[in-house]
Amino acid sequence: MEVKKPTLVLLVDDDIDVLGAHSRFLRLNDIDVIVAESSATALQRMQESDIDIIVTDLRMPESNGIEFAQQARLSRPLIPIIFFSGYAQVRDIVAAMKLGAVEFLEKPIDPDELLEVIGALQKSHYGSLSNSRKAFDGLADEYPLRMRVLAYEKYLIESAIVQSNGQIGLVLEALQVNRRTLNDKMSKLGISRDALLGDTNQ
Amino acid sequence: MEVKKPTLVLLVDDDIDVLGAHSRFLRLNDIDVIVAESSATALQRMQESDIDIIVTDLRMPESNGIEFAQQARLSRPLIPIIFFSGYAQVRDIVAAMKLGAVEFLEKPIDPDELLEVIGALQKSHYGSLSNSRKAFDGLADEYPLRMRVLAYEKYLIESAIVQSNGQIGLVLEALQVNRRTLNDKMSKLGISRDALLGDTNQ
DNA sequence: TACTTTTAGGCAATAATTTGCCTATCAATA
DNA sequence: TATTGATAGGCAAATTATTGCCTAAAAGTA
Repeated sequence: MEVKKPTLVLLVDDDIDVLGAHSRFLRLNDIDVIVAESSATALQRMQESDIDIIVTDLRMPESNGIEFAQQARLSRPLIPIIFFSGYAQVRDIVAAMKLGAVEFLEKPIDPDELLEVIGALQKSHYGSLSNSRKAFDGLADEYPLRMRVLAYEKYLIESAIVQSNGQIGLVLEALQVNRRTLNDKMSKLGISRDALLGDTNQ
Repeated sequence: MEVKKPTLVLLVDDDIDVLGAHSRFLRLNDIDVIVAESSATALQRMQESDIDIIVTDLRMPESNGIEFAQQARLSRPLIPIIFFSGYAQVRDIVAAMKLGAVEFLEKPIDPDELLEVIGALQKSHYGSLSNSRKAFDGLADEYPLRMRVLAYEKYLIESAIVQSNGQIGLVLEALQVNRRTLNDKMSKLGISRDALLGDTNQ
């Protein structure tokens, strides 16, 4: 298929060993990693680089993962965040999930599990979708409601198409939408199945 | 403001004692309660009555609370669900929250805490905006496109109302939408201006 | 090649949404 | 009390969306 920009993960933990081990593992699996040993550093890294996914420890010395996530969300409202922690309290997990965490992993992290979660995110939210995602994610407040809703709908449809690897039958099932309706929406929203799948003949 | 229909809670647990104690307590606090001792019964009750909030145990003999919630969501995609459980596994809590649970309480339930959560939900239909946000952001992949788009639209409108501090004129300007259209959408999506602003005269 | 599967557009009936116009309520105030 | 401003609902016309039925092109397969 097409050449994709690799996923860039921001890994945050105060434990250098954890950072080292997991970042090595992720890089071996073709995932770019930027590490940060504190939430302050992490926020700075977010300014410098276009992070796709945040993976952060819940418990850190200075500010905890929840506070960091809240800060991070200010600049990137919908960025996927994966939390991990050992001995987490129920209220911590609930707080993390309420913040819209994508996943909450128990420490010690199973590298394969982490990879799997990231892989699922790549498929569903990112990859070739980054443009579309930005289209609705970043669509500023001043845009009309209708436009913003349509941008989101476009993003959802594009996500489903990429996830289904272009098989429209699966998309119809996933979105539970009439085939005729989907075709009309795609045409109206300017969604091209071929372009999404990186068709080189486009 | 206007007279509201009292909140109707569906309380689900296989333990009759729990049902009795908590339903009594809630009723003492002016909250209508329908109880169900199994998920099958609960689903039936949902057909019979217009439930506002579901409060369910995570662990039950036949089907567990997650499965029940999934079933319930089929007919009421955005209904607020509060889970409770003792000795919950991290993965259970995460699964519950991913389903869009409003809250996850530990057993034994502190009645005041439950009351507080329900009170917060009464104030704003889906709880705080963050919950509404969850309703669209976290609305799992398996939900129909239509529902997910509506959830997002609801979130946008609620955000705009809160941002404008309830002044509909400002909302109309911000969303660039026809006044009549906004009113219709609010009514259809179950958005209450008063509730969003925490109107205490309800 | 012939057959099947997948995808997609044309068209029309039906359903839903949008919107302007009118009215009504409520609160604040002259 | 009368008036004004903000909010909402009823209604109906105009517009748009949905969907089933039909056809057809393209890709894959026997």
